[in-house]
Amino acid sequence: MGRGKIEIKRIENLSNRQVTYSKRRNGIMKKAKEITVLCDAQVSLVIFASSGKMHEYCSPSTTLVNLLDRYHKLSGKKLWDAKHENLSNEIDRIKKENDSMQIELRHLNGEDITSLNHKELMAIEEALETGLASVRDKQMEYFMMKQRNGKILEDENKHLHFILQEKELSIQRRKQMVIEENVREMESWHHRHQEQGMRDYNSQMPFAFRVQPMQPNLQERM
Amino acid sequence: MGRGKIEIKRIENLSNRQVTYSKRRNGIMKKAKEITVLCDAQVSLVIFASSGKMHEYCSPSTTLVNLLDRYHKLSGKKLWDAKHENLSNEIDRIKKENDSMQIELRHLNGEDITSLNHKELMAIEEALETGLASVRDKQMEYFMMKQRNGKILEDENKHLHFILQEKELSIQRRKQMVIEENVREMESWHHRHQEQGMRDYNSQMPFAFRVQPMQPNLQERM
DNA sequence: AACTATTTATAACG
DNA sequence: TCGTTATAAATAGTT
Repeated sequence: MGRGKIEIKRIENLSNRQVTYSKRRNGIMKKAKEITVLCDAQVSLVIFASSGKMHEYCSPSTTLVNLLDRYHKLSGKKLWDAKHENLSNEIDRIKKENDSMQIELRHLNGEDITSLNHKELMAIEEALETGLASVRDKQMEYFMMKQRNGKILEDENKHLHFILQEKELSIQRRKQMVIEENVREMESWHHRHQEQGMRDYNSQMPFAFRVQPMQPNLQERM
Repeated sequence: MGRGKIEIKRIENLSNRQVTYSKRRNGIMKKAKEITVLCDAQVSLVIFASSGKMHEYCSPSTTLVNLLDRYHKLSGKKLWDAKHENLSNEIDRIKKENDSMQIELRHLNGEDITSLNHKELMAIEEALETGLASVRDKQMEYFMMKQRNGKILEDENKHLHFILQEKELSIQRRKQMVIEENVREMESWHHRHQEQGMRDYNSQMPFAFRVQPMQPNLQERM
């Protein structure tokens, strides 16, 4: 199309080549836009001139990344570099692992077991029993420990009670002794002064020997 | 270009649109190839039809990945990084899911339960018991089914035995009848010829009335 | 860049 | 989808 027909082969003249490049580039871009609009298509067009300059067209309503994603899925070709592939592979691997674990979990929960045969059921049952045994052992361990702790506390408690009681008793004994001594003193004092006819004994007695009121129910509080 | 001029807007008629798409797609492809050769350019062209079908052109001597790499460098736009990040995030997410499932599985197997408190142990125990109950229900179901099948076979077997026995009995009866008739015939024959003093009765009797050896232990074989 | 003779692409139709 | 054809569009060569 033009003044003369041309062979489709590299245009050797640089200037001509550049001109033709420019014209045809515009032509392709226009066509790309047109097919996008006319036919509801999505187009990605990237052109690099031999000079290194780049031009691109991408249908509105989408992005290059988007199109490349679709490309990737449809063609199955590896667009992405090694890193990307590694990531994808890892995702696949983990997903598989995930799925199998999910199935195992469901089986252990007694779900989805309709399709299992007798042998498989037996295996699951055994696993469950083992787990249950372990868990119960553990609980028993806790129980024992708790009980042992309780025993220790109880013993300590008893010991404390005992000590307390001992203390109280000794206090009582001391008080009793004081009282008894008091009484003896009082009696001897009374005996010595029985002819003098005094009324208020207590105020006349030495202070250390007065009778103090005792706590009446310490025993009960133990 | 064509029989009539068209407006550049979506072609509403589906068939027309598809035809135009096909033609124009070829046109663009051709143009892309031509500019590649004529102008020493490098072109990547990816077209998605509205149907979802994809077509692509990529200059020989390069690859889409290569071009996209150059695109990446020249435009500074991130084509992969976002993708990589997404993948990494997904990996993290799945890995977490994986880990928690793994822990759950180990717990259900009675492993790593030392760090669990009483309440957690109780929950696991309950889960195990539920699972065990389900599995045992299922096994019981199988067992019952098997037993039922066994019962059916047993009944059928009994029935067959009964029929067989009946058949054998009737055969026995028929044989007995034959023997008795034979005997009667023989007696009357003997009676009629008792004065003639013959030795070999059997060879002289009509064939149908000879005594046949019977199977001695048919009864045992049932 | 603009022009234009000519080639090429393609819309409409079978 | 394919072929034909009249016509629109693209563009090679020129100015």
